[in-house]
Parts: sequence; C-alpha cells; structure tokens
Amino acid sequence: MELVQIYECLCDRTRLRILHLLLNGPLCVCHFQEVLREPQVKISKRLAYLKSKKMVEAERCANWMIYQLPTKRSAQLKANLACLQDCAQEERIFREDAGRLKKVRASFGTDTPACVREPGATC
Amino acid sequence: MELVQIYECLCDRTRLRILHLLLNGPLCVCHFQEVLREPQVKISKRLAYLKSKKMVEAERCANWMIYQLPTKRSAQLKANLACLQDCAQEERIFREDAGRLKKVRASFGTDTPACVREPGATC
DNA sequence: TCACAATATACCGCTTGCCGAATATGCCGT
DNA sequence: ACGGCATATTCGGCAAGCGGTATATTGTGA
Repeated sequence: MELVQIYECLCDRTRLRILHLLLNGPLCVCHFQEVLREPQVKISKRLAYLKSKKMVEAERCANWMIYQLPTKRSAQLKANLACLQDCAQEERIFREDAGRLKKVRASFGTDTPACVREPGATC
Repeated sequence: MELVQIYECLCDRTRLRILHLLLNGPLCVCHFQEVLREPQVKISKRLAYLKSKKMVEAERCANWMIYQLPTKRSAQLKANLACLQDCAQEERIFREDAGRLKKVRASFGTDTPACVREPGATC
C-alpha cells in the first residue's frame, strides 16, 4: 500500500475514530455503533471502505462481523498507527471514544460474547 | 488544527509531494514545478489549498512566492511531519523528488536567487 | 421453515476536490 | 506606461465520497 493511500483512509473523521478504536483490538459493528454513537449504516459503510483499501480485515463470527487492523503491517502503516495513537490522546473526541470503549469492554465478563473477543481468540 | 484536517492535507499525492519537499526548507513555485514535473496551475492550486488549511505559509519575494511549512507547529503536526519524513524514504517517487530537489538547490551558487533562499533569509 | 438479529448494499441528492484551458493579477525592467 | 515573467484565479466538466432511507443478505434459534 502506498503512503498516500494510508492517508486517504485517515482523512475522514468517522474512519479515523474507527481506526483509533481498533488500536485497542478487534471490535464488532454493534460496538462501534455504541461507542461512536453513529447509525449502523454509517459505520458499515466506513468499514466497507476501509476493508476495500485493505486497512481492516473482517471475519464473520455467527451473527457478528469482527473487524481488526491488518495482522501484517508495513513499516509505513506501523509508523502512522503509532502516530495516530499519540496524536489522538490530545483530542477530546478520541478520549471520549476511548472512555466509552473501556466501559463497553468492561460491561462484559469472562463470558464475553463473540463480538468483543480479544485478538487471537477464535470464533 | 484538528488531527483529521492534517490528514486531509496529506491525502493527495501532489500535496504530499509538496509537503515532503518543504521538509527541506522553503521553496518557490517555479522550483516545485521543476522538481515535481507538474504544470504550474496544478502546483499553484495545491499550494492555495494547503495555504487555506494553514498547512503552509506564503511570502512574496519580488516576482516569486516562497512557500514554507508553518513556523509554529502543533505537537500533532510535528509528529505527522516526522512520520512523513520517515515513510517517504521508502517510496521511490519521494526519493526521486528529493534527488531533483538537491540538484536544483545545488545549481545555484552563493548568489542564490530569492526563490531558493534558506529558512530565515529575508527577501 | 419462519421470524428475528446483525450487518451490508443500493439508490439518491449533495459537496468537495480534481483536471485542463483560459484568463487575471502582481511585480519587474526598460 | 509597457511588455514580460511568475503566479493565481475562474470556469466547466467529472469522479469520489458523504448522508439518509429503504431494502437485501446472512446466520441463528424455535
């Protein structure tokens, strides 16, 4: 993937928020909805876009679709994700998202439903 | 400037090449043309875009317009410019641009014309 | 097989940014 | 004042991506 294509994925607020959440691990659509407080169709379309650009990978798990960052990442992608991680801390909206994500994750016990599984877990 | 606005400036190949060149110091339009091998109108319009987003600053110097990166840079901007600096080295097009820039800069002696002045020089 | 839950896609109108061609502006030397 | 150079702007056509609404798809459980 060319560098400019990475930036093309980052240049929309919703996509940026999605990728920021994915820095914390895989997530399913319903939880994106909950954390980002955006309608399902919006989330779905951004995820489809990111998937078409190979910026996320998707895996079906029963009724849910689990999205995650690419398991193999170029140096450029790693660098930019790290940069995003740093920069996002300075903006309220990302901090708020991270806060809600934490709550969502915490609200599930060890019997975590498929749509919040940790990386590495199989469906 | 919000983070997403930084990415909006980076998500076009020509703009990205321009900003990459500016990492080496101020430059005038005619030299962007020469180094990027792109028509004048294209360069001018991208520079106008970047200027409107406060991603570059412009200063007239006789017939020339000298463009440079903002003198005051947020932490986010610094981080992303550093990331760009790193990532660009991995792509041929940026290396080629850098090579041509070096030649252009070298082809001027101490009687450097205004349009290739170093940072800090007054018009 | 049926109904439902989770997610994806199609459609529409809209905005933004691209491109190229033409033209306008601003500054200089004569 | 004029002609020329460097740069900027305007215009028209075009493509991509957004937003919302409606609808389709896929898997589950009864």
